[in-house]
Amino acid sequence: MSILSGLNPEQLKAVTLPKRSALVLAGAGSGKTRVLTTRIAWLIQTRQASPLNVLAVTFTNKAAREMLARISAMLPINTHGMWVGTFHGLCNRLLRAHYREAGLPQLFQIMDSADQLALIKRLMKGLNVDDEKYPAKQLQYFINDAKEQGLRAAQVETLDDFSCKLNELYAAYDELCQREGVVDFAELLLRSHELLSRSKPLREHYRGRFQHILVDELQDTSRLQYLWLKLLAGPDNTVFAVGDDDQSIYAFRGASATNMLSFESDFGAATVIKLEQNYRSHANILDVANALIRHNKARLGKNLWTAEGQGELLRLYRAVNDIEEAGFIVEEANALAAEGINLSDIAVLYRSNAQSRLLEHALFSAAIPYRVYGGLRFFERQEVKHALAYLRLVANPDDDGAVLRVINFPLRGIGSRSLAQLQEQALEQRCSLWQAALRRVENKVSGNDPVQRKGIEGFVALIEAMRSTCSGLALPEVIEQVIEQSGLRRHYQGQKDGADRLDNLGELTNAAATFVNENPEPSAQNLLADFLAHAALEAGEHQAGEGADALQLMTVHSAKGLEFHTVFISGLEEGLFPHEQSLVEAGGLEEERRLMYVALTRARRRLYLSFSQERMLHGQTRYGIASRFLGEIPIDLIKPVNCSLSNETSEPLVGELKPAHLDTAPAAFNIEAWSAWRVGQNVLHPKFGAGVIVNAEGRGSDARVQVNFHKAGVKWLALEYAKLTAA
DNA sequence: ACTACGAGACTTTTT
DNA sequence: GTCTCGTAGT
Repeated sequence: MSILSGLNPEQLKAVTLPKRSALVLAGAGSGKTRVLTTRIAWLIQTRQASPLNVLAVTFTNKAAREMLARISAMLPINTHGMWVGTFHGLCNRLLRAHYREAGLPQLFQIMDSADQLALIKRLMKGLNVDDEKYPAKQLQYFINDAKEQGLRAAQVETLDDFSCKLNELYAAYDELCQREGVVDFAELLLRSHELLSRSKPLREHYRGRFQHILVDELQDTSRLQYLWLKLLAGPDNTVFAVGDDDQSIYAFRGASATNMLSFESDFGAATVIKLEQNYRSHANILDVANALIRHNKARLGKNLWTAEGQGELLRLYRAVNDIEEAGFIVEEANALAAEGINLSDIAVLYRSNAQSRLLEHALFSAAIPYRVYGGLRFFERQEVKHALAYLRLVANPDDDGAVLRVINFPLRGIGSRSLAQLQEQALEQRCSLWQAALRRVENKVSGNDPVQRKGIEGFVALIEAMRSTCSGLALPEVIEQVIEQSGLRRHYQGQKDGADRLDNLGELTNAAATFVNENPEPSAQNLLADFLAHAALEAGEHQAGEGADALQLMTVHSAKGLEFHTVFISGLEEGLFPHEQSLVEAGGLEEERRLMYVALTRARRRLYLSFSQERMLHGQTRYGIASRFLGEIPIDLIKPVNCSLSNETSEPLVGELKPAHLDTAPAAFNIEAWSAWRVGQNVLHPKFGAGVIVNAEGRGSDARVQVNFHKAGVKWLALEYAKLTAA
């Protein structure tokens, strides 16, 4: 049976496109992964390429694994030599192979975001930077943003004193990373981009090899990733990219959907193929999604359709408060389960994680099994991070971040004082903390308290003992040794909530054993570094109760790429979804709408939309207004469960938000208004001038609105007194 | 050196 | 409401 059978004409055309760069605009549920993997299989099967000539980039490890699995299912080939992975994973591979040319130590370590933030805080403390004026988070954002643009500190344009200072710190940060032999996520990409652009032989070697480059989720690529692709492709190789501009929901972390717009000209793509047939949902669901996304201006334009039936209407529920909303969802989920729908085929989606608590509570009380996605991942747990820090020290003791994490954990009497002394010494002698500690122990210098010296001496002796015991041991044994010798096991045995943590440490050993099995080749020394890289790059989907039949709880972001029989979209209120923060950002509202589009297109058969008039948020009760997105949905595709579609009855809203380009939309539906003022509305104030309403709460004489004034900033105003006029 | 308590934050997230 | 972080107290 041919690998091409069962493809629709557009899919077939995309899969069998001649050797030329191409862009495939693939809507939700249109079989984009299938097209991508079949294309690879087809290239290999028809001998246009060997597996070695193919490079495929995805966004998540999960997607990469799935792609490899599908290729192996189609072709009897060894996928081991193929380069299929995330941008970060592939760059890591490249840098490990050419660490010297890249100017990195052989065992360079990868920091995750938390490690990076800790390093930044440490850097700022060392330089005596006022963290009130320059928050560490902001510097982290600045650095990552610059790197995602492909810019080193020397290339960043600074317009004011503030960004000038940040940029100075960026330079100092890079220097510190280099000294410690650590690399952040964006650095992996930037470094390998620099490597390839600097070294002509390397560039030519890889260009000669990767004649077919395939890219998944192009709409989520950053500027730097795009440049990386361009550099690797050169003038002769083909790039086959798949993406959906309507599902671009990661602009906030540097993704730019404009890469989709410039792709055709930059890569000389002759063809753009649209995949618009959806194999997932019934027509009503797609019609709603199409109607909603039409309200966005910045689009390439595409309309999903299905050969399946019309299906049922979407159900809208108006709750009195958030507790009642959760109650409704629980009831309906129970009823669906009674009808024989698997709980794991039902998802409750929400905009922000904070909303899960109440739902969890309701589900727990009703004894419905559920699983929450997101949250702490396996390799991010503190006990695992501690063990990994010891491992990092076995690989490279100059890693200051690792030293600081475990120098006094488990407690060994090294307090802030002795630590400060050590840091000062390291700064003076321009060496790592480890070097400073070694010198201190060797020379027995400085007349500090003997107890403190003993602490540091103890630590140095411990790490040295570990390094010598571990040399020659297999990786899982190394981890066992580290957990034992460090005293982590003893420490957690003595804690009352330590059992779970001990389990996780055991799981870490298992993970290492699995890793060794899957990567049989390299030498023992590199295996440790490879495992640490694996731990940093793959935060780990490791979660308990994987296979159990449980209701799925997650944010809309984490639902991307998934599908369910039934989907609940909860908390459809102004300020929550669309989120209030998004309203003040350029393009924010359109991104929120794409997010809503993603949420809608997750459902195969049934879709519930719910909102609540009252909600506890940040410990305060807020009075919400139905999301504007509900007003962008055709009225005849919705069946209200308990509220009226009040087009006929309600008074026209004062200053109702309705952008001019919406005139063509089908009869939009009005929710009864709670306030004459709506979030997102432009207003004028006699004293503060022009602004936009970003939040509203209370009713009648208690009604207040929060307004972001262009000049005067954000203010809360009581509607009874403030003389606001619509603008 | 360690622990406890209070202030402030708090969208989304993969790598 | 709940978590993290920093400082003051033991």
